[in-house]
Amino acid sequence: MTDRPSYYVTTPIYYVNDVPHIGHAYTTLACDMLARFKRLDGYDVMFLTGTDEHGQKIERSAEKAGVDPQAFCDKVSSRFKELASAMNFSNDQFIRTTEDRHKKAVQHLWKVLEEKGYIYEDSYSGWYSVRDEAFYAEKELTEGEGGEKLAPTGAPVEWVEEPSYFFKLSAFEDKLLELYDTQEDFVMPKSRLNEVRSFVKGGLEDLSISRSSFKWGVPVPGQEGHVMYVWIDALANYLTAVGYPDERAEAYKTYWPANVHMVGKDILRFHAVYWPAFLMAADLPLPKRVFAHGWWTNEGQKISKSLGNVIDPFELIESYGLDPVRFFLMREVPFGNDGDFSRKSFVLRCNSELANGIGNLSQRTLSMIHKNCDGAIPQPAEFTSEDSKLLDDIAATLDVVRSHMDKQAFNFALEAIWSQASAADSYISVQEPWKLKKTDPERMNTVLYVLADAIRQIAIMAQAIMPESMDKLLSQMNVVERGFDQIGDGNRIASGTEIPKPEGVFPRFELPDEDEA
RNA sequence: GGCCGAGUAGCUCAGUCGGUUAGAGCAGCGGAAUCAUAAUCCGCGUGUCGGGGGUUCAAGUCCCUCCUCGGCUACCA
Repeated sequence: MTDRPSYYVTTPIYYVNDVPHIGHAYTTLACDMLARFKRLDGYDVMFLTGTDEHGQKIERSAEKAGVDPQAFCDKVSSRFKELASAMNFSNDQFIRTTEDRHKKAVQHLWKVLEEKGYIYEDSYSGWYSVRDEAFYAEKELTEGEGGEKLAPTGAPVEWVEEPSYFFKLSAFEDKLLELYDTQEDFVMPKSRLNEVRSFVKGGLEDLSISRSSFKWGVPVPGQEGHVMYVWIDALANYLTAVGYPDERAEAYKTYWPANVHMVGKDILRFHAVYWPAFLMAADLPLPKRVFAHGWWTNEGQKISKSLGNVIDPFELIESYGLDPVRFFLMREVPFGNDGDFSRKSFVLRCNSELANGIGNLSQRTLSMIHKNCDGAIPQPAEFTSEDSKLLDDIAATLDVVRSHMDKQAFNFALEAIWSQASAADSYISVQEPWKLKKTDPERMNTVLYVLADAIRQIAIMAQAIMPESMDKLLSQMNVVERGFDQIGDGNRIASGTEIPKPEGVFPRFELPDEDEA
């Protein structure tokens, strides 16, 4: 336990029936940026991601692949770990629902819910599609050619009935509505809160939470033949990772309740309705926020496996390098909205803000220092009001960035940082250090010193989104202390530190041919 | 069908409690500069604020209506 404030951020656990794609990378990246930012800001951070490995689909996929389900999960799960490594994610843990600790946690949670009277046995029936592994309502069904019932997806359905345990979700309608009313930022963006609220207002049915038709899941305690069905299993991972059911565990006491559960908009309901209901039922504290982000389209087209236009994050990193990809994903779109990934906007964005922006700013500055100041950070004279204004504005930006980050407004956070890089470029034009070289070398030294410190602070703030590149840049300037406590006038860059001949941090990309798009 | 939201410059969007000539970034055009990855800086935006009607001294900003687009409308994650 430390006296630092704690911060717990989670991604959903990813279902191993799918290989990692841009959507997974995007969700986790958002969390990574947040986690890194909070660490730099002095927080004791817990950042969790992982994989969801149970269910009939997995059982079947494994069977098809001719391996046992665990081996199947091991393989796909490792692919997600590779993504985390390729994307330079700083997750503190990678949880898997097939781990023993998780099974124990979930079974304990189940027992608690049962003891408190929120679980009962009944039977579950409905039109079921094996192919989709989903139930459908009568009205959703269509008639096939032979008069057989078909799911909206076109898959055949059959009427099935099986014993199942239910969770009394219906008992939480009022409490949930109260939660949404009293804690308005429990679900963000706001428009999503409205959807969730109206969903709950429409009435809640109890939730089927076990299955006896397949085996690949966490066994229901004391009930031979039943395994837990999705949500209790999947959602409880957030508790498992911090030591639940040991509520006296150090990690639990430090991190629970979570600050942010980051989710795609497709699984918002489960996080914003079921999850708080489970926790209320178990008398556990509720997370502070569930944030639902949007989807990417590819060159304006909806992404789908059948269209074959899935964006492979590994491939993107291969073509453009990691940090430009990270930057683009967080910078391009107001977080929460859907966004379009196009090569053209990617190249334009990266060229204008990375290569021509912060990249060029640091290159021109460091190169002037290298050439004109004996290769070392110069000694400044007294600052003019323009010098102070530039540096003070940059320092003041940290608070602006903080407030955006606390609202998961990542694009605005980045915009705020980048506006300072642009201010530094304007400052150079006004000061014209290349002229001062002959007319007033002392003043030139001061200007270059101010610029070096401006870049130092900007780079420190930009570490959360581009850790590798900013590390390179800060290393070029021999800046060792890189936390946000270094922002401001108490910790200026040290004069006299030698700097090597600067190397560009961000390459410029070629625009794709117009006809291709 | 029901509920919710959006429609503002070529593109992406800001516009808080209605109040002076409706803003930003990108793209485009013009100029300056030459330290730098031909990067940078400065200047330039009359756009029926989706259409129509209404309230008001005053509406992008409130009300009504219509059009278009999107989201949600439960047990695949």
